[in-house]
Amino acid sequence: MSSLSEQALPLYQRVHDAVMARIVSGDLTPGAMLPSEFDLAAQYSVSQGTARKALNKLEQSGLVDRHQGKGTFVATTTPETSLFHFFRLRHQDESQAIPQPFSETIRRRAANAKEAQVLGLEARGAVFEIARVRCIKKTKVCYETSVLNADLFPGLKERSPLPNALYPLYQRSYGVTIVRADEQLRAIEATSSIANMLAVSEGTPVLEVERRAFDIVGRVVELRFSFYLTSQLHYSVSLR
Amino acid sequence: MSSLSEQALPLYQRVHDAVMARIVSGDLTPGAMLPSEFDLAAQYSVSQGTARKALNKLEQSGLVDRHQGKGTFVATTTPETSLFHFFRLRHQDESQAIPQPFSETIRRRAANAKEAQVLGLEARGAVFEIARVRCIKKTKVCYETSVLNADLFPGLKERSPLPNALYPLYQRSYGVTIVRADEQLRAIEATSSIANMLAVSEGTPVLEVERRAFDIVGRVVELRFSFYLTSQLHYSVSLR
DNA sequence: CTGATATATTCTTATACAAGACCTAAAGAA
DNA sequence: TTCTTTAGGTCTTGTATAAGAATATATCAG
Repeated sequence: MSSLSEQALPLYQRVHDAVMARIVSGDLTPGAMLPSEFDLAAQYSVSQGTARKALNKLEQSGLVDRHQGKGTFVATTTPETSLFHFFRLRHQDESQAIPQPFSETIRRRAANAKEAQVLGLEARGAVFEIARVRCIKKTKVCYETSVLNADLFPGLKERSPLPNALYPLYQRSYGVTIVRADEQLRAIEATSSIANMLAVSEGTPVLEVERRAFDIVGRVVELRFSFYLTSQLHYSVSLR
Repeated sequence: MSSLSEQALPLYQRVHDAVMARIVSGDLTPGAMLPSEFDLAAQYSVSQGTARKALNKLEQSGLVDRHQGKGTFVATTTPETSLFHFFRLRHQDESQAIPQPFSETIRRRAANAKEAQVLGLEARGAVFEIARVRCIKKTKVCYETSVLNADLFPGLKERSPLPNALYPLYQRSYGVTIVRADEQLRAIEATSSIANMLAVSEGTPVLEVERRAFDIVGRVVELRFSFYLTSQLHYSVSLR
């Protein structure tokens, strides 16, 4: 019997919060099976239907996957899912464009004012900066820098070269699951440094994407700037 | 007692489908109150809990709004909601940027091959093309063209000048509710015609947004091209 | 190896009661 | 009288529970 002390909230909400806390704390890791509806009901002294409602709510928020006859499992954001969700680059036929790593540098440094504010760090807190140039069919199409709270990703620098998709790495190796990303998009002229990186002439139109990536508890864990060449590709989003 | 003939489907699913059909057909219009859980249960000879599950499912898909003590209502996509959802232009402080109409032309013409394919028309079917230039604080920031199936929007040309937000017009005057939009974004150089429209020099970087807008039954109802100047503004999206 | 069977899981349906919103009419004050 | 307040009733959705059906998987006999 666990603590469900918070009064005034509906029972199913308290069970929901309790289970969510276990997931967030890392007690239940991605892929792990949750207690069955009946077990959960017994643990928290509620009916199976109430436990069920709590689990349904977790499923709706995407935190768990449920399968009749099998059980309920902490959601594993598979590489595929993650790619499809946060890799928005597409070919003209809408098939997914997956840029391959070309160069990569990882630095540990102090956060600037904006980074500290966005990532919720104290002024000049330690961050990792990942800078990468990426290619499609030998052509450079993307330059991007990701800035992370260094405390959340110990030893990141030693893992170089990093995998193509970073979010599965965040999840598997650091227990940080990205569930949402807010982005600001602009069309800008390539600065001299960006033009150099991408081997185009200065002033070429470039799609700039400024991204804040959120984990399940709503923290911003990554601030990323991407610069795409979109003559053969486009950035695809869906509003609903 | 209505027809719930489709066998093999769960009861709540059949009720859900039946109510959805009434909404899609226009029998229940936005803002209208649905039968109560008990009435619905009686109509379809199921329990209140089953009718409830059907209504909950409709609520989850955003088709209806529910309020304890008041009732269930067909969702009204208010101008505000619509603006916040499909108007993605923001100022640097993330406050919403609402461009004001500057010029507008509406033409009725034959669809080109791409438009016919995207909108599901026969070759050279009739479409309306709405072309608009829009301003923020006297500065032109946006040129956009919307192409619509002319059959779905009779008399549209006579409604000029159109309101700033088109989707509420589609809904209120034509019963077409936009629920989703897929977009392709690119950074391009302003062509001479676009440069002229926006009063910038040819070659200026412009954010091109190609949008397909879907209604509740999944038809593409609008094909829109927008061209934004993003030196002072940005396009904001959220992936989740 | 195959097929029946047992078991554990989620899913469906139903019922009862609680809580919120709203209307109406009675009671009271100006 | 006229207006305001309040209490009650009624209609609505929300919460909690229970029992049986459907589905997946392991077990075991043949």
